[in-house]
Amino acid sequence: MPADLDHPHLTTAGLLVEAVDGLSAQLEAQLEAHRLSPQWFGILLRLARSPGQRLRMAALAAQTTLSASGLTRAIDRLEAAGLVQRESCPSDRRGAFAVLTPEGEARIDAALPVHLGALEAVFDGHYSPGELEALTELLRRLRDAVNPAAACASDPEEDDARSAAQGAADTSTGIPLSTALPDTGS
Amino acid sequence: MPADLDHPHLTTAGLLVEAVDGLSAQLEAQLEAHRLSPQWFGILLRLARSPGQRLRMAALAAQTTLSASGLTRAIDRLEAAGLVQRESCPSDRRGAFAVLTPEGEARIDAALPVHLGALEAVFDGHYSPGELEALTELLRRLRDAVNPAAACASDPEEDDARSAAQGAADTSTGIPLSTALPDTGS
DNA sequence: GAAGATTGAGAGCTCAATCTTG
DNA sequence: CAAGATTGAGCTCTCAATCTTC
Repeated sequence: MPADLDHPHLTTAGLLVEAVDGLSAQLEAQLEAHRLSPQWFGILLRLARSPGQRLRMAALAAQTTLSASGLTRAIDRLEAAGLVQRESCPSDRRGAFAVLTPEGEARIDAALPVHLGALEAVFDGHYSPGELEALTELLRRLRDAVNPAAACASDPEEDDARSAAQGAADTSTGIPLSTALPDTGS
Repeated sequence: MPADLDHPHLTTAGLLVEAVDGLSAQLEAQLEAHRLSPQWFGILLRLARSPGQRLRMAALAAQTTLSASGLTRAIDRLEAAGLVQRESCPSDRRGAFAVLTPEGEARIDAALPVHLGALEAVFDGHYSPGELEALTELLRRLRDAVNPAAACASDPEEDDARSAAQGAADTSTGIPLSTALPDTGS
């Protein structure tokens, strides 16, 4: 059998995955205190920073790496929890908005500092400013190479935890949506 | 609300996730030609490079970031497909081995070069040797910081695609298992 | 007829409970 | 009674089909 079982590229790819897994696990633990799953956190955060604190279902689906139906059900749960509300689009009656409720806003506002604190602890605690910058730059090149959908419409606006991978992404619009911010699995 | 919505750490974390997602999607597409899901690929590869081409269920579960029951069912499917076979452990009759069958070996041998080729295309195509080394080193530090379970018993032996994050890892033994090689979610 | 969103069916995963063996 | 592995219940995801609106 191929002796390539220890190929250095396998090592690099493995580290990439393990780093994301570990980081996601830590962030998830932090979020638990605020009774937010990584998925909920990701959705609420995206809504929070969108104009009118609202986003079309299709746009949100693309940004969360969820299928259209997957997002429908996720919003069902968030709506049942009172954190998000659906509103139909005036200009296109087919469309629907997911809108942050005041409760939803309160929850994300409370959780965000904790989340950022965890991120700072990891990044600032283990890298010099220069190293962090270098890592970001190297990752951006890799991302641009393998995930053009996330790259295309972007200025510096990515995000957060982890997610399920697929050819997903620009399911709907096929163009815009830069800000990815995928969820932290599970 | 916090203006931290554009904090640079969110960008770095987001790039990390998007890079993994994109890479996983590409690898998954390559594997499809060999009718192997990322999960199957990961399991077969680990078995292929283990002594006797076999691994205990618990060890395999830890390495794949799957729960014990999740792995039981995954092996059920692989066994049904004829790629893996169960064998009971002589020294501890509670234990079970998952053993690669000749068919399983043939499948992984056929798929591995393709997988490595895809990895080379991405890494060698977009980084200089020095950059790749730098990235690997930076990722290793991050992984060690956030995923000590994967780090602890390791020499250079990581791997591949993506996975589901949790506090998983050393579910069983609590110590060894270095080689992680998580799956590329689906 | 295509696009946006939802619903139904099927697959996979986790948690908790169970069975067997040390 | 702890450890290794499996089984049952429940949840969430995806794919395909459907409904409404452009």
